Amino acid sequence: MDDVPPRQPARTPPGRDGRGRMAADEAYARLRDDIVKGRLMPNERLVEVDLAAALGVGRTAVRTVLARLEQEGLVVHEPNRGARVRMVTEAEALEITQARAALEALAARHAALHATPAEVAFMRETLAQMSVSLKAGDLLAYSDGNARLHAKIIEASRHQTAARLIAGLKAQMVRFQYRTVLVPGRSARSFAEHTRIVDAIATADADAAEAAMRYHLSHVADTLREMTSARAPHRTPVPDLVHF
Amino acid sequence: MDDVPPRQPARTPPGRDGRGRMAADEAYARLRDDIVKGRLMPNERLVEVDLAAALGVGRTAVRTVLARLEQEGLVVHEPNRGARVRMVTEAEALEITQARAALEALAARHAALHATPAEVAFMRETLAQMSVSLKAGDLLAYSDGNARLHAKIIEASRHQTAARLIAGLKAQMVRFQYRTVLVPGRSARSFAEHTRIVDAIATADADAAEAAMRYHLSHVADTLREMTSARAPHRTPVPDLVHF
DNA sequence: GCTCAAAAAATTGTCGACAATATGCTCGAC
DNA sequence: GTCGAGCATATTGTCGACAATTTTTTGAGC
Repeated sequence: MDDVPPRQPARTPPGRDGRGRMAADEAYARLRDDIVKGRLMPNERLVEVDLAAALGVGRTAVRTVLARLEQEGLVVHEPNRGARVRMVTEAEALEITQARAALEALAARHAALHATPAEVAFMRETLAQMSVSLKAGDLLAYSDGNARLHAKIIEASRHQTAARLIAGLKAQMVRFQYRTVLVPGRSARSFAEHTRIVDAIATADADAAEAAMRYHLSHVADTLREMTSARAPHRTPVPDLVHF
Repeated sequence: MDDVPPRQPARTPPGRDGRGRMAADEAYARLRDDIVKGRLMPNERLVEVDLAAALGVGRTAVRTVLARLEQEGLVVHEPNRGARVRMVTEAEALEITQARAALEALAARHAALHATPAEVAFMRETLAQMSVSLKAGDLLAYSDGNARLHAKIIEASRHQTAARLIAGLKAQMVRFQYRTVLVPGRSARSFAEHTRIVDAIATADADAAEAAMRYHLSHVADTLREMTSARAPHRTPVPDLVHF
């Protein structure tokens, strides 16, 4: 349990990096990315001095970074016992998805109220691309379009608070991705649901947009719940795309 | 602008406080309370060395505390320019309320699914107390009961994620409290709405509970929106109770 | 008297060192 | 052989000092 690679030799020269950028911010971005992208495993211990060496900053900076990440919900920190990458249980993942759904429904409502014609056009275009990907059976591309569409809706909502909260929830979920795309017939229904959402936004029908998003996301949550409860105690073979 | 009281002489003896409690956590709780309870004004500068002296800890601890509070959305921090108490605009307050509403609706749904008989009994009791307060015209007591009821619903939901997010949003709002109670007839309708919510929870009707909470909170948000837009540029004379 | 540049002060960013605490290990008792 | 007490190690918590940056003040020139 102690065969850690002999500590990478400080990827940045101790002074500073590219430009006047602060060391702590750089370290924060790097460590956050390492967690979110899965390079650090859940429950893995985060020893301050090791991180300091690896990130090329002092221990104080690391400490600040860890405090931020803890508040963000990406690491847990027991007093005098150090920090670990937070382990998100399946039950928690479901909760996070539900909370995200509630906030995305809010975002859809506000998108209907505030979306510009250009934004609506972008949504329709993305929808068209998704349709192509779907017919071609390219589920990866479909999921990409899916993500772009949801991101655009959030942007169009002009709702900073919802956007901020959703982003935070998303970060905690990256490790937990289910292959709802693979549920038979799910993608086709998903596409229809997305079309309804965009239609509602295009016609500035706030109630319809919120309802359509809620309807869509309730299906996603249901699928997720079935998957987690139906699946036996053994772990998922290959975690894959979450398909909102 | 520099007539700060001459710096209180470290309320805690430098060593430690009551028991093995950590200095940083104590400092965090204290400073957070100072912000949330309004003892520190919005936009007020938070100079690290001053806080360190006032809280009886070193500057490093203060720095960690500020990082946490920034992530929590209670302070803003510009690089090399220090931290300030975050100023929440009226538009932001409305956004926060909307997000909170979306999450409380989710909580109500889950409360309907998970509330114990004891919790339902507590809700009914609280409702009865609110009725008494309402008839007596004691809006302060009514608002207290209101807060207790909402807290109980969130607790009964067993939804950690929603609870966490709502708590965070609430903290940012403490300074921004409107007197929706004073809107004529609002309280009576509010009471009816609350009754419907509890009824739905008691009968384990998740859809009804969520819908009732959504209906209730949409009225709150509407009232809030009217108040902020209708009011002239001059500030509210007396910020008062938010009335969910 | 006003403007702008340079020095001075204030404040933040960073680091290494020391103290406090938890963890792991050794070794004797049974 | 197992258990527990005491010691050694590893790691975190805290602090003060120095460097870097921003803000304020000073003062010379017009």
